[in-house]
Amino acid sequence: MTDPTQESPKGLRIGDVARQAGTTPRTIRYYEEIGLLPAAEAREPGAHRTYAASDVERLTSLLRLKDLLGLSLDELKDLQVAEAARASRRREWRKGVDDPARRREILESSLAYTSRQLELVERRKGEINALEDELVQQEKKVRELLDELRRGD
Amino acid sequence: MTDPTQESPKGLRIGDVARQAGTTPRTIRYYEEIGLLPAAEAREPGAHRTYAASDVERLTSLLRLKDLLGLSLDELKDLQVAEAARASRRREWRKGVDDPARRREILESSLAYTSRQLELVERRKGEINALEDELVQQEKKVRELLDELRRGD
DNA sequence: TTGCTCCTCACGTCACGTGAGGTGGC
DNA sequence: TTGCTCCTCACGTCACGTGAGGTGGC
Repeated sequence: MTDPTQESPKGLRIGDVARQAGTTPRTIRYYEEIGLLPAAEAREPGAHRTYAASDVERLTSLLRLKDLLGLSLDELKDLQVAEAARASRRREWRKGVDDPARRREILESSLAYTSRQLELVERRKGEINALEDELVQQEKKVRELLDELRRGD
Repeated sequence: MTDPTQESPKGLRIGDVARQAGTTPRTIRYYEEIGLLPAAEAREPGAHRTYAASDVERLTSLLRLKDLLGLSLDELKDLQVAEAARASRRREWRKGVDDPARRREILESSLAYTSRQLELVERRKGEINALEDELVQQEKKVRELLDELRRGD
């Protein structure tokens, strides 16, 4: 009856978040344990964890940076992906913060995080392209040898 | 006096190979242990391992596929990187194998391995580009907000 | 001969996987 | 009420890191 893809008033369950982010509940608990994801506020011991859609975005972003850039969880912490990834913060901030100096400060730190991530992405792109070039060269050489064979050497 | 970058008649030492491939001796020993790298032929127990330049190439290739494509060591085994990576084999083969059918067989399997690797590389490129797009979008949005602030909202 | 690198256990670590046994919400 | 998912230990695993104690080649 209830649609599990829809965010209920109680929020998403850990299994839903894991599925949407393409991982497992265990990973989410582990990230919470080491402080990479925030622990649900004021959860009674043994009670279920509840999440919002923004948590899915955050987790997805973390996993992509980890897998595609090969970062360790410690490096992800250093990157403070939080600021750049969490749209919810930005939305909340749009209404709440009135001091222009403070607004600017938040925006510029967000920009710094994003730039740092883009740097890493560009480096990776370069590495991947180098690998691709090498493989294409290999393929070309082998094709030439095959052509020689066909022409009877 | 002796140049360690030059391959002596005795071959390279494990530390040289590790340095050139950007890894550690422990990793090389571990790869040998699980059968990802061939054990040096007929080594007396306790004796030093010796390597050729082609082993450096092979290891470098393995590490790149692992790091850039995020493959596990089991997946690397499945890929049978050996065939595609080891130029030594191909060189050896150039002189030795006379049967055209056999030559062709070797070449085509080599081609298949390379193609499989290229497939994985293309997929990764797509993922990286998607990540890049997203980050660029984020950056653009934040810049626009900053511009608004500067113009006094 | 003196160092440096090598060797083989073997235990530690990171990032989870995988049950074991039990409680809680549709 | 019945399942399914959740909870917390806690041990296992993968891919090495890191000494411990000892031997071997420039």
